[in-house]
Amino acid sequence: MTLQQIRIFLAIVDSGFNITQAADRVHATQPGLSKQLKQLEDHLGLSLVQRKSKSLTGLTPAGEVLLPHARTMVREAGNILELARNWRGSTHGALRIGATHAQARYVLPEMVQKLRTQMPEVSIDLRPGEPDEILELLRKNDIDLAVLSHSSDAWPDSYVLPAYHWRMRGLVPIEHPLASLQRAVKVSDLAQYPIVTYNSARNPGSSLRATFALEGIVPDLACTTRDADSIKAYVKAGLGVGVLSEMAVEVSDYDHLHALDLGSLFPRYTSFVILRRGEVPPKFVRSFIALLAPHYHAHPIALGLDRPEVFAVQVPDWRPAP
Amino acid sequence: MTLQQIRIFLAIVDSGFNITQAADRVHATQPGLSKQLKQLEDHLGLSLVQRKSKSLTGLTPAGEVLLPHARTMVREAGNILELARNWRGSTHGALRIGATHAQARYVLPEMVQKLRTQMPEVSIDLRPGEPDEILELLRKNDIDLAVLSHSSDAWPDSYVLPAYHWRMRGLVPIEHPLASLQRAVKVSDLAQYPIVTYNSARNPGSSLRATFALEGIVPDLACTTRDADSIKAYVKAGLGVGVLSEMAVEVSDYDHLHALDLGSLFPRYTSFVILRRGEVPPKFVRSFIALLAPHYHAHPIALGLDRPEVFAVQVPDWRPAP
DNA sequence: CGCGTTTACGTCGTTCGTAACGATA
DNA sequence: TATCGTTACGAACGACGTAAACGCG
Repeated sequence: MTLQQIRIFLAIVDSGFNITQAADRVHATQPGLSKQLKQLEDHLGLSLVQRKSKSLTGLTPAGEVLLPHARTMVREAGNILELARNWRGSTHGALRIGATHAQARYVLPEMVQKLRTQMPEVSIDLRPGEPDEILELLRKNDIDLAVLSHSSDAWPDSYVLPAYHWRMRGLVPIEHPLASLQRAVKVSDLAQYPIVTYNSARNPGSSLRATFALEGIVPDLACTTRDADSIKAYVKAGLGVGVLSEMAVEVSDYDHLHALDLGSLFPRYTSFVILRRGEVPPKFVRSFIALLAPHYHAHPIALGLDRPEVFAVQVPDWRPAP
Repeated sequence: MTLQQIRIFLAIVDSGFNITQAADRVHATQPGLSKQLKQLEDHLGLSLVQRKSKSLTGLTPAGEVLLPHARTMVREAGNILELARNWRGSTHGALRIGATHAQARYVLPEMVQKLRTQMPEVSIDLRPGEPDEILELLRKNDIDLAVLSHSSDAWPDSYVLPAYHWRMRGLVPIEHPLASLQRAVKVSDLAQYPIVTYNSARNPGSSLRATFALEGIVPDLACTTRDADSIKAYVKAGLGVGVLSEMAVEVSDYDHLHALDLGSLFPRYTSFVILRRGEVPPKFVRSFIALLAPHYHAHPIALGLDRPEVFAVQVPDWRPAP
């Protein structure tokens, strides 16, 4: 039994049992893979894949049983290589980040900039998307880490690190009555105006609806959109009061807009970094996490990841870049 | 990087950095290993072992870091082979059991007999010993499973399955006054006589001392010994009241001895089966466990062992063979 | 026929064994 | 000088690529 044979087995499984396709995935020829698979099978004394005359249709029950062990085996092989790379201090490669729009647009630029300063050889591949798309990319090993604004439902083998807490803020034109309010904003104040916020607020379980419901009010959603840039534009156009994440509020916005503290009205949210569990991340991934969530600096994200518990660290609040 | 290279690396580590010795462990020649280790090292781009001119002294820090990953890698390789063997239903091999004397002498004979009936090709290698010796054998992969009468301090990577609960019993000659006692035995009854029991009772924290201490009594240990056979002999010789595990009481003893129920006086003990965590045991090991602790019949001892929790099963009380 | 797998065959690389050398106590 | 690791060299095996055959839709 060879490590290579196991790799080939997994490549075939992951290519949907198409040996030809699996062949270029491992940069080899199709007959080679065919033969190696066969050799593995008779070494083990059983067939791993179902064969319908001359095409592979799926795993045999035995293959199903062996698959996870094969996976951790090649995963560890990868970890060994990765750790060796890290040890030598190599900082080459491409950092592939999956992130929601809010993260990619408002949070990550600062970190990306800093990382590039630290490690100029690292190229950064940023992939915005919806949380479930991003998690799927992460699962398929198409990205190195995910940055999401909510915990979402990460699958069992993900590795979830809380990065920072954040709050919702209100946004109104500077001449708006709420801008000159001398006391803390209340729900009843907001309810006077149409609301401009994220699409997710239409969701019956959204925290915005919940907050309003506490006062027995149904919010007047003037307009909802996917990204904070649009929200700002509509607020500027006078459509109503914007409700968006504090990360999205930039200094340049204060030229035309006034930000309201809604911290006491809405719950505290948390942004997360998500990794594949059990996989040693490349050095630049660890460096990136150190920038985004420095409170893990002393924690063993680096090595092993064997212990899945979320570390008992103090997660900081969001802090805008200076 | 080859699976074989990793195996060789581990063999060298496990032979105390003696390549010559490692060579026969993997049934190969010494120069071969030397070369493979070197190849692995320059493939990884770092040295794994400390070299003092021309002898190996220990691991480098990098080697230290990689070692656990190397271990799980070859462990999974072994698991794959083992699962394949199981799948083919192979029941060959030697079942190596480490057990305390009480287990080996009174409990296991029945199970061994049944296993041999089921799987005549399996040869059984029974190794009696002290709990810590046995656990060490288990750790070093010199036995397949351990059967102990107490939980003891299994090391972190052991896999502990409670097998059955048991009680202490008293043993007296048939003509002894306690034999004709018409009520339940009390500590004060026992205290009337010298006690014959296990060496462990001399231990200040022993449950026998604790039980007596509740009544403010210090037991008169007439004689302590390592195995129950000796206890019986001394009881027959009239040295005192025997206190021993119920498994040690056999029907043939009733010719000359009378057994006392001490269930309410002493705590409930538990016997355990201990395995190496993360390792798929051979089929005959699983069959053996099924005989010794049938309550695990539906539980996935067989596969993976990835989830280390002790299953929430009802552990039965000890039941003598019919 | 196109698609995909298997079989056949040749070559190159790699592993592993034997033998000799080197270094250390 | 005994012990252990490294180097040198050769043989054999095995992996992998090319080419061709085979089955199925």
